[in-house]
Amino acid sequence: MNPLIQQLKRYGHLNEEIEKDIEQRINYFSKRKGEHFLKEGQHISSYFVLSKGLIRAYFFKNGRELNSWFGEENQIFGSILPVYTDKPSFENIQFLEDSEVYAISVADLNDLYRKYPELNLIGRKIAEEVCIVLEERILSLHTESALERYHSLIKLQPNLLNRVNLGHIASYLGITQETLSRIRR
Amino acid sequence: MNPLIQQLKRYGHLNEEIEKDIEQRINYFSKRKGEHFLKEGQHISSYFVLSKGLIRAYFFKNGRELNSWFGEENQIFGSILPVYTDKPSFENIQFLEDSEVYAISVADLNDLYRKYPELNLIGRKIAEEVCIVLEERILSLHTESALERYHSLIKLQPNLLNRVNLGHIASYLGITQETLSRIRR
DNA sequence: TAACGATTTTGACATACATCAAAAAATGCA
DNA sequence: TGCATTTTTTGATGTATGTCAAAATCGTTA
Repeated sequence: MNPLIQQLKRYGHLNEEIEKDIEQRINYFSKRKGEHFLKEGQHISSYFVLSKGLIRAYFFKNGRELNSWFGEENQIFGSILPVYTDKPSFENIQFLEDSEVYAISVADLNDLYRKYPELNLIGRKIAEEVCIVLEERILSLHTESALERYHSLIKLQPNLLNRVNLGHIASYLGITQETLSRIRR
Repeated sequence: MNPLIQQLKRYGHLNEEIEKDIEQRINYFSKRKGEHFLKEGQHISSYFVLSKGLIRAYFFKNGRELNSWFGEENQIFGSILPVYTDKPSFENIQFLEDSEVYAISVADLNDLYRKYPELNLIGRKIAEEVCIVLEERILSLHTESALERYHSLIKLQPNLLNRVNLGHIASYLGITQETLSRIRR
């Protein structure tokens, strides 16, 4: 089954007609490490799933890159701002490994919501789950020390350590690479 | 019109039948400053709106209170964890002024989603809007200094300064009251 | 295996914020 | 108006993390 369809079905039922309609609108990409999926300022965006690979979202602040999240296989994600509003993205999305992507555009998604209102149940569940994830991140940033945030991250995404360098992780945690190196010791 | 219904209508259409059904399930409370609406560990929870008053959500970390958000008039809110999952709340919700509340329980809400699937559109829009708000908070905590976070907060909720003491604001910002006092100077 | 570039660690020092105690100012109430 | 309580500010000092530079380590490829 299409990996994006598979993820959608985790949130609610899809009848055959809807499933076919969605499937026709899903685009497959194969991307090399280092390529971008989305650059800041773009309006167009999508929900997507990686069947293979790794992705990061990052933005610039005072000339330096800050990672906002990492995406691994079989999660559904997208850049929140352009997916949930009509505003352009402030983040860039880049592949950190050679990756295979299944994506559906926001335009198609909105079409589908109009055509099949029952899809809003799945859309609601997804947004609600995103809220939970975001709230955990807020809690971590609000209350934890750098070391605690590090532990929270590797608890949530344990494979990350083997897949990205420490500079990326430090930037996600909001500390410098030097500090991360020291607190890990 | 019922203030909670009014808020719901900002996100999508409600026909008369649904509106009546919802309205019958909305509870009105009048609460005094200092009283609690929700205590940590409780399972039951609700979406609610203040027609008058002010509320804070807070939790304990290492024996001290940390504020997670403030709610003012004519916003729809709830404690994310119990509203969007079946887990108990880790936060407490307390009135900071004498308040008037219109609330609908999660149980009733789920009933309504089942009875009127078209309500999922409104539920989706609300959850999506919550995502946007949470993402801004993450951005602020991730990238801003204490002073910048202070400015972000008063830009977002300018009335708060006249309504709550600086200790509450410092705790929301993740700094001590002494530091807030100093950086304001 | 050598050599190069990328990544990680270490060192010296600077800065932002925390802590604890106390003083000052503001607020509420008798 | 005056007093008690709460809130805010100030001071002295400690700690976590940042900055910049350099050294050490690791991984890749010639």
